[in-house]
Amino acid sequence: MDRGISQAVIARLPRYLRYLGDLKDCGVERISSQELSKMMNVTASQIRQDFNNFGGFGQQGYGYNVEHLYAEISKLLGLSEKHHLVIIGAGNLGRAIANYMNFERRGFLFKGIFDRDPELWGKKIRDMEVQPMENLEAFIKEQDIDIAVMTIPKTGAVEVAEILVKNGIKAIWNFAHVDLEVPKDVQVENVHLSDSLMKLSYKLAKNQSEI
Amino acid sequence: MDRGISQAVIARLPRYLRYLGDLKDCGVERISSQELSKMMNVTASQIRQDFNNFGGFGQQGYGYNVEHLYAEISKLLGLSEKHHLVIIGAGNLGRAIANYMNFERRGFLFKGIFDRDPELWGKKIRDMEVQPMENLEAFIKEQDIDIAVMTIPKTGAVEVAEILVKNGIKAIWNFAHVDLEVPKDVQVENVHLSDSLMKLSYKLAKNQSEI
DNA sequence: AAGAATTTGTTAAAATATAAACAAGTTGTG
DNA sequence: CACAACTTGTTTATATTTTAACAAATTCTT
Repeated sequence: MDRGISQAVIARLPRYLRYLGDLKDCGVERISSQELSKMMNVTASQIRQDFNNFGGFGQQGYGYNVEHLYAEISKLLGLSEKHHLVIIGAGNLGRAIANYMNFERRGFLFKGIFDRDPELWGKKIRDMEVQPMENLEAFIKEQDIDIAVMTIPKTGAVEVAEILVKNGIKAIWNFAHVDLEVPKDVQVENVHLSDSLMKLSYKLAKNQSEI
Repeated sequence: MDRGISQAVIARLPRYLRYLGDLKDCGVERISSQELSKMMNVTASQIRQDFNNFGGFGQQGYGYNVEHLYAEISKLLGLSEKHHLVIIGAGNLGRAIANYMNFERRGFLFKGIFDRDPELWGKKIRDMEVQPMENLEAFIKEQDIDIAVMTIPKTGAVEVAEILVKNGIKAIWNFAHVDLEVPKDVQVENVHLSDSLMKLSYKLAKNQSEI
């Protein structure tokens, strides 16, 4: 297992991609680490170090070709592949994500949505009927599902994760407020919204106590 | 400005709080850094260092009193204060957050929701009518709003942030996919969902290329 | 009650991440 | 074409974060 590239670097890639995309849209052809550094408010050194983890994308005296760099980072992030994803949990958050079309542009294709609540079965979300959990296992295999999005309460999340793992899911985008334990070849990315809000609350409280 | 406590430490606090809450619910009275370490899969040393940033919460030979530690971390995170929040953007995500009652339990009170789209004005979300953006400025002042949640597209986000800042908002929970520039006494916590999904995608791609 | 077993707070060491410095190559200019 | 201005990749230095180590204090056990 390549422990080579740190989490911190990976976490910065999407932001680079966003800025490069904007530059591309503005018709900018080339950019130096220094210019990018000013735009993004990070050091030019860090930018060069980060990019160099993945290969020499730039050229001395010239800088980086925006289009090329954008394409390379896209590829690194797995965005040149199509991904098939299912959403587990058809509550507000599940529906919000299902309806968030921007992911589709990046190759994340919404293939199905599931819920344990019979009231929701058959209801349409983006032309897709909410299915009972019983269908999940078969569906994953038939539809060649890549990524599972868990938008369910913490209760039951561990159990659902087990089902996902058992059926060969290799990536879980987890919005449930628990830490999932999965084999190490299964990737989990947590989005703990309440943690995020608490961080904000901390900064707010601290800031106010300093006045 | 106390730059004393690092972002990394703060980011870990909500997770500590969650585990301590679970322990409390199970009736556990005391816990040692070593036990917690095993539960949480972090080093005991880190736990002690983290807690000690804020004062001596523990006692040698005894460990930490769960209830007391829980209360202290709650206080640190600003959860002993009530917060009044408005949501800007009544799309799927805005509605999802408005409906997520768990925040209320923590003292984050949902006071109003706004949208620029006239179609949505007057529609009810959790017994609250969606208001036009024009009402925002007055509302913030009248209702003593603490925190603004921005669940709008990147277009217009910068402009809205300016309005918020101008009216004295000191904390923005930002789901718009742009970097906001605000005075440094205004706290911003970004939730860039697509960045998070890309990180997952990266790990997935990397993992598969290693097989 | 005495000694063994815990366990914290804290200091020291190791590991990691960030920033600066610079040689080597590229581009632009007169 | 030669020389100045850039700019990368990489090495070296600095800063930060994490882990280990341990003295001092507390609890448990016999």
